[in-house]
Order: sequence, then structure tokens, then C-alpha cells
Amino acid sequence: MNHTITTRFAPSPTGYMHIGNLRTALYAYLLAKSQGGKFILRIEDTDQERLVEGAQEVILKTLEMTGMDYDEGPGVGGEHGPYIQSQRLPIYREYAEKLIQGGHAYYCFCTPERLESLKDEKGIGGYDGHCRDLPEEEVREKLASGIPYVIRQKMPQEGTTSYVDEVYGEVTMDNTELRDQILIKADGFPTYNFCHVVDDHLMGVTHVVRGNEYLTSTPKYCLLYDAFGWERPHYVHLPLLMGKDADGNVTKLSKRHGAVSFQDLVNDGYLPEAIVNYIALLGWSPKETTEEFFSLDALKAAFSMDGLSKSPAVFDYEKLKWFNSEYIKRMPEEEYLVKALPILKSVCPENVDTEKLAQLLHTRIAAFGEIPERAAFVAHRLPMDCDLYTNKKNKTTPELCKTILEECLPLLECIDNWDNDTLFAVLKQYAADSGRKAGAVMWAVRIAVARLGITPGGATELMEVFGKEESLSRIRQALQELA
RNA sequence: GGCCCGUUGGUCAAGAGGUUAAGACACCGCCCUUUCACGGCGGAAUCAUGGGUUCGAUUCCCGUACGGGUCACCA
Repeated sequence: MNHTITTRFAPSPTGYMHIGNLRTALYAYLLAKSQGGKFILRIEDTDQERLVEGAQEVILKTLEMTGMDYDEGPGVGGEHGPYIQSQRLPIYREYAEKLIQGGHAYYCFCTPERLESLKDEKGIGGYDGHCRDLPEEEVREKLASGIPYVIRQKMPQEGTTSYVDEVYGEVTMDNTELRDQILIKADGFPTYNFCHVVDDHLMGVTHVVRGNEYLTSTPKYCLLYDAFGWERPHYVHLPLLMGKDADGNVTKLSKRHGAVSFQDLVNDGYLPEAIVNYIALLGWSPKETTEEFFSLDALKAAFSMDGLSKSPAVFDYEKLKWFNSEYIKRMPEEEYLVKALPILKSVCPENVDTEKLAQLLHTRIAAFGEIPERAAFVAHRLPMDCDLYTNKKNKTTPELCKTILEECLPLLECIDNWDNDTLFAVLKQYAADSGRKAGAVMWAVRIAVARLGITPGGATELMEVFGKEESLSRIRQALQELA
């Protein structure tokens, strides 16, 4: 295996997998795997105040369900472990001290209150470098007396820092824009700003793939690499995923836009393969084809960084639905039934032919979560709206439908083989005998049986689903209502 | 507000200094049909804006507008 490229996915355990985060993971995975490289999973749990129980399992489970296997990380181990940052504290401490010795970092004893007072009315305003040049003695005294402290990175006060991003090209920041950011917090834990650099270097990460919210802070990280004398990695910043609200405003994708976690989507009946396929195409496009369908393996084969987009993409649930419906349609019948049947059985009465109903639904649903709603007319009799009997194309009216139903009922009562073919043949024959259009007959029966305008099948198919007794009962009820 | 990034149809997007500016979702129409759906065919719809550079810019440069990001003891 060629390990010239190593990428990582470094989520913090928040308890759910945001879809934008998953896409970042996907691109990092694809970048590595498209070139035979290595993909590492690292858990960034350095924020003690935001620990969430079981959050790591969510991450592992998501990667498993999407098929993104990692070469190193929690559970699988690797030569650069541990892969959970809270277990690497001594490492960060050691490197922070090296930085201090080299004059690239310093102790800061400022209180949170003082820091707060530095901000303007909008909450904007960074550290002023108050402790930057404290005399060594004073520092020693303060440390000895146990005053809480943080360790800050000492930024250059003039000049610029640049790097070349693989997606955005050269990015240059004035060093005066760079704050002396905190490396080690008062609780002894490192900040993201520090530990990800140390870990990425120690773990041999060659390409840092992440959202572009880091685009402007990356020069600080570059300076850290420089201070250590380490080679800077390649940076691949990704455009953000956006959502569109009811007013048409586009903002960073969040809960207000609907289900945004992988698990939410799965719970709504979306297939992992469909989700992966869709998000892969949000911000990236294949170079050699206009094909829309990609398995994870196909993505590995097709992926390259030059297909990455610079501009943010709006997450479109309609298109996800379309992908999902396509994936559902392509599912083998047995596999489909395994997922669909339990849902139907839980909402339908026992006498219903749920397997038949499931088959009818196979090409008509976009997500499994739609099934209960689509099957509601089977689960119980809906209130009848007699306007449904009126159909322009088939020229039906409530009166005509009543006549049709009256005439069909005795014919249906005589049928012993209650299957679609027989039912269809009988009604078709009736239509011919009575000189009516088949469509009109079917319309009348379908409405009477379903009590719904849009149904997952035709009249006779639905009757087969309901069975003889329920079908006839519904027709009799319809007749009464039409009287 | 300072700084950084971005802008091709409603959405995802390809594209390139000269094209009838691909394709997909959604939408509309037609066909098929036992309703809906599926399937087939077709349609409408895009280069934010003003200046340059150029024989020629949607493409290159600058400004403007708009959008986003960032300026945390969060990542």
C-alpha cells in the first residue's frame, strides 16, 4: 500500500454527525483512498465542558454504516496512538513547553474578566498581548504561587504569512491580524488550535481536509509548524454546506433547515449509500463523466481534488429524495421487503396483504419514512370526500360512480379467486358489457375502496391488498354515503 | 467593523478568451396507463454588477454589490 498520502477525520464528539461533517470525512477518506493512502480517525475531545455521553459511538457507527473504514484510530489502533486527544495530554504539554523554550509561546495569567473587558460591544476584540513580555522572574513567581495560567502562541508582529490551499490557492494574512491564541487552557487541556497541529504532524498527516471556516486561521497553524521546524502539510479547505430557509435565505446548514444529522436522515428512511452519493456531489464533481450514481468504490476511483468546488452548496432535500428513491428502486425485492414490511405490519390491520402493498409502494416512495403516511388509508378508513368521485379525464361524477358501484358489487361478491388478475378481468368485462370506459369503472371502485385520491396502486390492486371482505365492506359503505 | 473567501438557471453543476453555455434535481407540457408513481419524449430557465485588457470576454485584471467565514480558555 502506498502511504504517500495520509488524511484524517478529526471530529469532536458532539453526539451527532452533522451532514457537513460527514461530507468532510468523505472527502478526506476519498482523497486518501483514491491514491492508495491512509485514512486516520482521531477524536477531538479536548473541550471538557462539552463532553457528550456515547458520542464516540455515533461517530464510529456512522463511519461503519457509510463504509468509510479507517486504517488507524479508536478500535483499530495504529502506530501513532492513542487516537483520542484526551489521552494525549502529556504529549501536548511537552510540545507546548518546547515552544516556550524556543520563544514561540508564553505563559499568560490574565483573568477571564480582563479578557472579557477587551471586547467591544459586538463581542469582537482579541487578546492584547498583556503577558507577552513578562519578566522571567515574575513568570516563575506566578507559576510557583499557583495562579491559573494559559499558554499562548507568540505571533510575529509584522509581515505576512501565506500558504497555498489546494482548493483556494494562495491565502495571505497580515500577521497583525493574528492573535496570540491559546494553546493550553487553564484546565491543562490543549485547544484545537494547538493539538491538531501536534497530532497531524506526529501522525504523519500529509493533507489536512477540513471546512473552510479554518481558511483564515490556518496561517497561525503554519506558524506553529514553522516554530517546531516541521514541514507544513497540504491544506484542502472545503466550501461549506448551506441550507435555505422558508424565506429563501441561505445560511450555514443547521437544524432549522430540517434533518441535518446522518442519524436523522437514516431514521427518516434514507439509505447510507444514497446519502453518501448525494453529499459527494455537493462541492465536488467528477471530471470524466456526467454520471450521477456513485458507490463508495466508484467515488474512490473517480475522486480527485481538482473536482472540488470553491463556492458553498445548498443542501437540497428534493435531490436527496430523488437519489434515495432511485436507490430504493434498485434494491432487490427481498432486501426491500426486509425494510418495508416491518413498517407496514406495524401500521396495518392483520387482514391486509402487506407484502402486496409493499410491492406497490416499492417504486413510489422516496424514503422508508413515507410508508406510514402512504399506508394510512389502509390502516383505517379515511373520511370520505365525495368530490373525489368527480374526475374529468374519465368523465366520472358521484352519480355515475354510484351506479357503477351498485352494478359491480354483485359481480365482485361472486368472485372466489380474489386476486388482481381476476378482479381486473371482471371489472374490465363489466365495463365492456355496460358500455362504460374501463377508466371510469376503475376510478369509481378505486375511490370507493381507498377513500383517497392518490393511491399507491390501481383499483384492483388495492382490492387485492384489502382482501375480499374489507373491499366489499368499503364499497358498501361508499354506496351508503353516495345515497 | 477589520481581515479572508466566494458569485454560471429555483438547486447541484460542467465549461472555456470565440460553444447552439453540457448534464442532474425540481418545474411545465405531451405520450404510456387502471389513479398515483415508474418509463419515454419535449420545454421554459443561468454566466451578480460597473469599468478595463482584447479583434473578441461569462472566462483575465480592478472596483461595487451581495453572500459566507473568521476575529473564543469551541472545535
